[in-house]
Amino acid sequence: MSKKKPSHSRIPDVGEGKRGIEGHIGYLLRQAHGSHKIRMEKALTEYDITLPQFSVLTMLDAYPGASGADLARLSLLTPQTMSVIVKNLDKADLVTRRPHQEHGRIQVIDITDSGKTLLNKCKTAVALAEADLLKGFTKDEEAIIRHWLVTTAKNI
Amino acid sequence: MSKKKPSHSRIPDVGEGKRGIEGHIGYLLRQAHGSHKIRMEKALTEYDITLPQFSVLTMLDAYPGASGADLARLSLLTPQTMSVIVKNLDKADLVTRRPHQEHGRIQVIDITDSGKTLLNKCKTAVALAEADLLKGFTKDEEAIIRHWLVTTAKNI
DNA sequence: CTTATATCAGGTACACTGATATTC
DNA sequence: CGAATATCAGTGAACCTGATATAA
Repeated sequence: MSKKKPSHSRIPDVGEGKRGIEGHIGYLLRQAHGSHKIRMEKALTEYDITLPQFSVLTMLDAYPGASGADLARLSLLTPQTMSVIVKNLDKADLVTRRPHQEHGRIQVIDITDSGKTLLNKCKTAVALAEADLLKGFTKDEEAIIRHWLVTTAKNI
Repeated sequence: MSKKKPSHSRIPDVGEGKRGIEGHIGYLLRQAHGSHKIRMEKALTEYDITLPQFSVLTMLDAYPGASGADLARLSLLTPQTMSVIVKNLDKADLVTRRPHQEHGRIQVIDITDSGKTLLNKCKTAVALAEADLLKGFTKDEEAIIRHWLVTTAKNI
């Protein structure tokens, strides 16, 4: 997946320019995410699971019994979109839904055993790509990067 | 668009946990991108343009006459997907396509005048969101963040 | 009445794989 | 021939807005 650039193309690589679109921090964020997204999808192909689905399974593993609205907020998606994702996960028997005890309208969502099994396999497959993200950076630099990411994520 | 969390939710905010999914740098990258994506889309709503379309227009402004394959590589998308995006831009009279001089198969894509006009409006609308990304960070920190983003983007 | 939740309905841009045609 | 480009065809998950229903 190196997507080598042919000889007749004059388009510079990411980070080569400082005044064009490469200088835009938003563009760099978009590129970095796109690149990581591709690596993640490659790692997940054999497990027949999409990145949003993997993300939701990971969230449900960390926060069992979350509601659809919770997951939508976590994922920065609308409740309708999350409803579709959860429905697809439910269809694949990776999660279960049951009504909340006190709050009758809330659906309590949990990851199933087969969901957990699949999630662990996926986590292993994805671990390498995750580790690569911080390779070659010091702890101090990592702290700055993490701080920036969290700040950017919160700034809605 | 603050998406306030209701009282009965026990889900922590981004960056509050260090051992759960919040500790994953890949998760933080995803959240940061998702958050920025939402801000960009809000800024672009009144101009009837999607983020991929805005991205392609920006690229064509920086690299006039790029081919669909060029744009696909730049955007980390397949040529087929880029073909659809360019087709939609063409339909809206924001870009033009003409065959390449020597390479008969290549389509030379250019941004139109109305495309440039729209792009400039969008850039103004988006500038605020872009500026917010680095607010509160020093030049040294910005350099580290940029270096990390470029490294992550290139690592395919 | 207001807020939160969930879901149906409808729509579309996006993104993929696979196949085909053309050109260098 | 292979490599690069473009596009048609088909599919589908994801994403949206709007409307509806239920419940705290």
